[in-house]
Amino acid sequence: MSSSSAAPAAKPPMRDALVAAAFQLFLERGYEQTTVDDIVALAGVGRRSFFRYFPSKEDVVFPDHERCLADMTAFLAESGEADEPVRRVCDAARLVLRMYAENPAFSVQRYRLTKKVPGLRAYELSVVWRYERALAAYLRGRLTGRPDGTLRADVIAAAVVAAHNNALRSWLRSDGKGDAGVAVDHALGYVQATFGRSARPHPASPLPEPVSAPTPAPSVSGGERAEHPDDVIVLVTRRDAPLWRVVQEFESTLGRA
Amino acid sequence: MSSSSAAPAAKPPMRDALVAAAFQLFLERGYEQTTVDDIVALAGVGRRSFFRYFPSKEDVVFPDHERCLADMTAFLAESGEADEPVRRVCDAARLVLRMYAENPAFSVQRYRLTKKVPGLRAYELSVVWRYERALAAYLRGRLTGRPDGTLRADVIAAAVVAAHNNALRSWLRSDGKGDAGVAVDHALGYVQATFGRSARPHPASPLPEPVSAPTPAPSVSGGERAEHPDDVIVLVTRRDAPLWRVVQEFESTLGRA
DNA sequence: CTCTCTCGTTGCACTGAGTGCCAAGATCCC
DNA sequence: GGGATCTTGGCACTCAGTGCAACGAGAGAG
Repeated sequence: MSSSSAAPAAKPPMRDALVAAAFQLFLERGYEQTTVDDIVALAGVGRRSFFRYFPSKEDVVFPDHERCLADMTAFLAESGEADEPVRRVCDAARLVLRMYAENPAFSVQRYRLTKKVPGLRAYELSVVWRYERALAAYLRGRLTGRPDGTLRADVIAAAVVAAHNNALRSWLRSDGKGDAGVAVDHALGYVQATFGRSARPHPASPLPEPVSAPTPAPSVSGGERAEHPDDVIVLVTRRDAPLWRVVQEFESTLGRA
Repeated sequence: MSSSSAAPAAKPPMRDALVAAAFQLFLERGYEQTTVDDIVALAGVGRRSFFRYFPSKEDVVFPDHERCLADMTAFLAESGEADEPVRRVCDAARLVLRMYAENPAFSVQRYRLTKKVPGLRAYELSVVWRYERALAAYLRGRLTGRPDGTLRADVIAAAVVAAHNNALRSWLRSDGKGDAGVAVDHALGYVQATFGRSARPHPASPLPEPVSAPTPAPSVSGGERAEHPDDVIVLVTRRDAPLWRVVQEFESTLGRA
């Protein structure tokens, strides 16, 4: 078998070599100042092979979004009726964060690049849009029959993406220092508090346990499943809200169908 | 002065001729099957002039978004402290709708085009993104000092855009039949009910304008700060979340600096 | 009236992304 | 060894977009 020695990876060596060469040139020369011919020359491969692995020059900057999008789609597809939809899409968003957090250095470099190059920003937008549509499609399925089903699905999906990106960008701006998971959890918590309600009928579980925190990780945890009946509901309302509204919120929060 | 006779417009005749020629060819031949040379040949002008009026081939499909974006920016800039921010951005979004509603036939044709051509969808996304950033920038200015100012600004801007687009697209899908204004008002009413609150100390003014929203306004709504000492905080976490995370959420929610 | 200065328009040549086609080499299976 | 198949590379082509310089019409000065 091929030894996992110095070379980058095993499965698609050429692809990774192209990404490495591309980023090296992009960083030292700039994106638009680098031609595809420069990349393939540095990588030592034929120009035609570049476009075999990447449909366009922009794709080489986002080499793993396609896989991540597939993961997210699968994650949403394996969701059951028991899952609370808003929580589910928030968890799906965390998949994207995890991908960024896997390679902080790479992500920060790419962020600097996309911030400067309008063409890359536009490309990133189209990628983000596909994530958002995946979330919205899932939510539409879960909210069919509800009063403003598709409207709410679209708005919630947009809110989740915006919150995720807000936290992600602030993390990237700080050069990947700090815990991205915490920031994203906070941002998604805001969205969840705004739109979410747990489907669990368990009413009484007032406060989380002290927890000796064996897991410093806020449990981003990609493919988690249904086994979280132990949520704690916290709800923000005005004190001047009529009581019936509070009760209504409360009831709908703890799991109407 | 030049008479406003039969011709489309007066100021830039060449620009309009290019738009007309482009759409004629796009509709009968398809976007990607039409080259810039085809357009300029039909319009009877030099190829170089095309790129004088439109930075790229895609721009000819959205000839008036630049102006609309400037209008929106101006509209937001002339806003005073007295305006309720969420209402203001909703009104700003209505400016975009108005532009679409001015030429229903044109808008529907363009919608069909952008729906089919991936490149145009990507371009439209970048345009929409600029609208969203304009809204978010305004909201950030209005929410500075608030607990999660920039987060809330980004999320609200995204929600407004999503709601607007939801209604707009459904109107476009129906060939421009029906009242687009009503649909958008309803969608924006949902957003306003979700995020909005009157900045006025007047407690009893649920919906000032005739937004056509007799909605009971679920107003889930995140946490306001200083001028609302009467909030009740409700927080959603997992039971297995470490306590430090809960405390952190709690503090950041009730607006520490 | 003519010269000139300017501005809008145009043609031309060039770069670079992306594609189709086919040849050359590697691999696998028999 | 002898295909069949897949990957890679090279070549030529289309088309978007840009820089440059020339051309022509209108405005103003003499």
